Amino acid sequence: MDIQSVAPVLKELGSTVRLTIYMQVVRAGRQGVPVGDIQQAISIPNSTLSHHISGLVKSGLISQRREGRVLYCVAEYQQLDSVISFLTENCCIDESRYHSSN
Amino acid sequence: MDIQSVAPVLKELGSTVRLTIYMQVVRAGRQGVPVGDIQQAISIPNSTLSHHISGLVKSGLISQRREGRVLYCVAEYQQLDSVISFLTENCCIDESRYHSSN
DNA sequence: TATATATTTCGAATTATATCGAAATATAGG
DNA sequence: CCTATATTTCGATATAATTCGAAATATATA
Repeated sequence: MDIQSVAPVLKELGSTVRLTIYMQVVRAGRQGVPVGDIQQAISIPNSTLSHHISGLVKSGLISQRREGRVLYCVAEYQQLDSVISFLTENCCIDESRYHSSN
Repeated sequence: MDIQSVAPVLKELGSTVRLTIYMQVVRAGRQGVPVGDIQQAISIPNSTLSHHISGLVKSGLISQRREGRVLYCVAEYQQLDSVISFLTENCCIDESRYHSSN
């Protein structure tokens, strides 16, 4: 991953509404959680919720699976994993250099 | 950290410009990097750069230290650390549950 | 096919971000 | 005190994000 691909993912998570949604999806595990359940949990209008969810899907953080009338949101864990790896590899302090030199 | 404090930090990093700035500051280590050096590296107008930097400061990701006419930007590593910890603790899969049940 | 449920798309209004030139502030050195 | 350097603040514009009601789509079931 590079800056160009990491930043949009961070931006998606940089909203309390979407971070809340994402966490609920993660907690649901591999079976996912229906859009309707999310709507009940955070009580915002369907259209607003749908907009946020499509952003999460577009960023690769979650995917969707339809079962009849119900759309399940499923966490794509490796996407956040990749972002976290990028951050730890590129944005974390080099402890040895930090504590020794100067 | 909770959702309300983590989201704004993620939002700050969710811009390619600011993520680039932040990475340069991190690379500079404990001495930090002058605003002017960042400006030379990414060549955007002073006023635009200043706006982005103040966002990073406000979010706690960096701090500033003045030496004469030069303002150094210094990474506040523990802020990103806290965010990463929050994400790994709250947004990562419970592997045991994922692989076993069902 | 008619009706109910689940969710998205559309369209429009509001709010927030990003951007930049110009003017202002702060500091240093002559 | 004057000039140069470093950086911010101001003010205005452009672009993007958020929000929501209403209409549309998709699926299920009677």
